[in-house]
Amino acid sequence: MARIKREQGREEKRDEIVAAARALFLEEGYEAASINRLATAAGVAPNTIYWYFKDKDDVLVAVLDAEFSARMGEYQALPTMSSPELLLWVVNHLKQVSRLVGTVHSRLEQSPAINTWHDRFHAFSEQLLRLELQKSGIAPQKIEALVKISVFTIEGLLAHSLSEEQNRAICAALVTP
Amino acid sequence: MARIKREQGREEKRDEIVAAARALFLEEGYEAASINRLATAAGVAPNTIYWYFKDKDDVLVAVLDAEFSARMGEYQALPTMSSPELLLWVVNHLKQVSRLVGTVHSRLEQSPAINTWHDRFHAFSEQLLRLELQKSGIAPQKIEALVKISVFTIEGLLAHSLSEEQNRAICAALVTP
DNA sequence: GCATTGTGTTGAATGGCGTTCAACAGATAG
DNA sequence: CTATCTGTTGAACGCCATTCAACACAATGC
Repeated sequence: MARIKREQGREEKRDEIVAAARALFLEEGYEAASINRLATAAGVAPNTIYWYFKDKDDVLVAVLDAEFSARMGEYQALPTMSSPELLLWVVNHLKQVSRLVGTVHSRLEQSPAINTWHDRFHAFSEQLLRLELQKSGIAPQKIEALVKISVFTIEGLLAHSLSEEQNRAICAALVTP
Repeated sequence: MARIKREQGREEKRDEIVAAARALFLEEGYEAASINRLATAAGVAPNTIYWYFKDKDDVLVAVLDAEFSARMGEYQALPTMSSPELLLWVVNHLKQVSRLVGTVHSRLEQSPAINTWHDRFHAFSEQLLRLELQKSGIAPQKIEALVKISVFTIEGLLAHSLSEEQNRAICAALVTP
């Protein structure tokens, strides 16, 4: 029927809110960014948010999805590099959104939606890492453990920010045992 | 002077609140455990909490301090074991309070008090780990990186709960490169 | 052209949160 | 006996996420 012929499509407006949310969540953090402030930033009334999203966590999931799509593009366009370099690239890029990473982990318990997003993201990232480690010629029986260790280390590097040197040394130590 | 001669000393009552808070924080998590519920559990009015503590984070710090003292006793009474066994012991023991661990990380940004507690705890744990790795005969120039990797891995194992087998394999892979 | 329906927006209210404040009790001290 | 210090409390404050009823208006069927 195509009834939607309004001056601004539903998706566009939703995306505007997501963009405002992304900026706010990164600037001040998820908890500090209230629905009130988010609504003001997006130029709507607070309850309008709930026309487009189920709740605040649903907004976060939308931000995460958008961010994920954007970053995956950059990742695929990457030149071939050694494993430590690649790890470091991932760390440095994720660092720009480390607040989102922390938020996801802190809301795992309370929000089923965030939880499933997190599970999916981990499965995906670990598969990428597994392939990378196989290319590096790591002993196959150690790969699974090393995948987990690498993921945890990346998360640790994001949560507790260290110097660039330390990051480099740690990434190098990871894949050259 | 010794003016304090009341039926219940200040410290004892404070400890009661800390005990109630510990139980509540572990059962339902820090965010879900409201001051109202905590007060009810401790048998006082909500605002009485603020006579003994600066704010809710201050209660958390008190719980962490108490927990730390208790667990350090057990740690020192431990028989000598191999490094992987020791790591696994630490992981399994911290798992019982993993909710507190998660809470600390999620409140690092918002609470300076939690932040300094966290820094102190990390410095302490890393020193313990450093000594352990030196005993294991790890190459000295790799120790610092390995200390960080180990800490991050322990945190990862606590946050994303895996099977006992996986935990064992990962701890083994950590200290036997 | 007109009433109906679905889509979007809003002001006002709800219940809960952490926290503060002023008032009050009772034990201690001079 | 009075004054002070230590605790305790009911009531309030401002903020939060979320809900509800009312309202606008474009798209549709007649």
